[in-house]
Amino acid sequence: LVHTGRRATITDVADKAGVSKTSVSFAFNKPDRLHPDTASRIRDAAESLGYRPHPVARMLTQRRTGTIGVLTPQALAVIFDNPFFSAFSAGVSAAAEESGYALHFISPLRGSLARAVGRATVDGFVAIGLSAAHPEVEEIRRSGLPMVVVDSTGMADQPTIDLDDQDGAHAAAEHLVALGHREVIVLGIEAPEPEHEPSPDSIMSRRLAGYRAGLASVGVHLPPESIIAGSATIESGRVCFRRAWELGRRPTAILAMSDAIAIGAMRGVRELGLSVPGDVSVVGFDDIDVAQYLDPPLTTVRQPVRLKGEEAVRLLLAFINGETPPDIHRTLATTLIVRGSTAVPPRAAPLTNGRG
Amino acid sequence: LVHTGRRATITDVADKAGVSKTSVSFAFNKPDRLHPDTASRIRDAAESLGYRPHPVARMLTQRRTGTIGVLTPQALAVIFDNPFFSAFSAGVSAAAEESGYALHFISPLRGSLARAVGRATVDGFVAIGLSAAHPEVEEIRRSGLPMVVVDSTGMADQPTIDLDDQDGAHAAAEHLVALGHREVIVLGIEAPEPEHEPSPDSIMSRRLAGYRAGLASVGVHLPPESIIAGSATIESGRVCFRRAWELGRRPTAILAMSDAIAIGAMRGVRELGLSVPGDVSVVGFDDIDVAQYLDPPLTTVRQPVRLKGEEAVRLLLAFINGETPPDIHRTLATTLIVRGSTAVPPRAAPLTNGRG
DNA sequence: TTGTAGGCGTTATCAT
DNA sequence: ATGATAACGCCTACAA
Repeated sequence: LVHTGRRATITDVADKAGVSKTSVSFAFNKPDRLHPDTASRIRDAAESLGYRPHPVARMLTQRRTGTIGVLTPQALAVIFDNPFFSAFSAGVSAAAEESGYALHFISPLRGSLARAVGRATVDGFVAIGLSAAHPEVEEIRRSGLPMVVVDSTGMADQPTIDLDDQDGAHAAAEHLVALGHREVIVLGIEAPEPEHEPSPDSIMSRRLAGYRAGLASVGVHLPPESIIAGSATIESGRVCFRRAWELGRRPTAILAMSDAIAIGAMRGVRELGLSVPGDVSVVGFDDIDVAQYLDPPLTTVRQPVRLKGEEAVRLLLAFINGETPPDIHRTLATTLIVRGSTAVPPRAAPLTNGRG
Repeated sequence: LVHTGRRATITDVADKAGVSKTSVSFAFNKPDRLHPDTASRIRDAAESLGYRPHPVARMLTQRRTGTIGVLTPQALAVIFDNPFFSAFSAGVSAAAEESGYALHFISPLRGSLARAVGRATVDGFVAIGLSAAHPEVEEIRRSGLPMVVVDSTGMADQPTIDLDDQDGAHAAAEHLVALGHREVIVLGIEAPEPEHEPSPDSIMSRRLAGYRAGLASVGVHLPPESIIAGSATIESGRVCFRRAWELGRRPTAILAMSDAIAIGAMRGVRELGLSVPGDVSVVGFDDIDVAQYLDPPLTTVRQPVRLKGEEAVRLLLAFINGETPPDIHRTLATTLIVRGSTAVPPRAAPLTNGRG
């Protein structure tokens, strides 16, 4: 086993074994077409040279990379902090590994997502949270590679995996009004990239529509001051609840657009000396792993995050394999999971001002 | 903009613009060396053909991929469920993106990690949790690519990022004995791949040594029945605590080797009608995001997970860039974070049998 | 069963 | 300022 500093190539092996490059290639890819003795002689030569086929050269001739790209308009460092994304990635991984594909994560490169896409050696993309209004979508789609879009809208001609956001939000709001709540605030998720015009059909707006519909059934209206948007983090949830309080809101219930936000809100509620759900009920969204282990366990709208990832990859692989699946758009259902963080409002009446 | 079905190549652009391939290449890579008019004519031709340089072909000549590989001996679907890994990935991403590198996740391909490594088009690896005893380490290292190993041991000749596990565990145990605890159990992490011989210097054994040392200072011994190992998940923590209880252990405190395990253990404690920390104190390990938001907030040993990822990538990039950093082995420190899940034991005496 | 030769799409070298 | 030509390392008709 000699290291010359230079990586051994197929030619080196061919020379050492006294055969042609073709035979070396066969020895690795189609051993059946070689005389057993020849094959083993070649393997020996390869071993002694430490030869391994160069993956890039191989990709170039085979015109296939064996990896799928996960595309995100945000920095990876940010989204890996989001348990939602981790669960999604787990689903993507499961389906990808099942089919022998590796994963390549793609985020903006020096400010440009399209540039990163151009550099990526993948057979197709799964894009998460890529808005149709993103300035680079057109350029990205021009890559010509198949792409499945998750949690996005306004891309009718593109394969998509979506969630019935409105339905889930509606169920959450209905649950609260059924318990008797009338003073409700919404802690929402603002678009990650404020410079882009928010899509009129964003996740935020779909969930908001669901909340509104659920509350409207008992005549409850949602004024702008009752809707506070921040990022989908725990800290943001805490801060947003505090902001609502400072704005004079005295809700008996909180509709949070993510579990992380809900956790932060619960924290914020306690910091004011109030209790969950005694004084304030909280409903989350997502049903992340820890939701059921919180104290009290979180009532939340479960979405099949992991399944989202799996379905996206399955759909993508169909395209990569040249198939044309009948259902290009798939919408996954939500489930309201009622746990301990919601209860009837205190004395069936809202907190009055002057208590904080 | 015409789509012929076949992807446009540099030759197509050269023909259309009436120049050589070289000039087209220059137009994209070294525009300065071209007459402005020529450059813009080439760009127009490229645009109209929808041409984009093929990343694989480019990699082949440049002998550089611009991506770093994250290597894990477990299935990605499993580790993405682990918040610890997410935090680590966030650190890796941050450092990688900072330097314009993309991320490629590599897990065993059809049972073989070495096979997956062989297919990966990366400039180097960050391996997480790769034991020196792994049957394929030798083969992996033979790839010739630089590799930084995180959370592993027995790889003296390999660059490593490690944690002072023993010290952190020691601090946790000392904290408990200082509070007066004498009946303590350990909920550990068993090797992910039971078929491989567990390293005598694994994370598990290092932390165990730390726990033992801390308890020994007051003469407390840790019998085998007081050490229950499972996977690093919430559910496993719950189950392992129950198992200890069924084995007759009546601890006043739990040393958990991960926060996930600690969360599960807290759940298990409550299921028996006991309270945390009133009846049983719990100490975790990691200090994941939600730890501080639990009720009670979790006392835990914080490790700089994110920093681990960042440091690993920085070290790796140094090697990729041909440098030879002086410090090949870096050990990061832990911090004991005392929160509400630990308190003095009930009546300063252990629970007696017969109460469960 | 094995070898020859061309192609994959780009960049690098060296001319002009 | 531009071009011709040779790598880069492998795969694969097609030929022998």
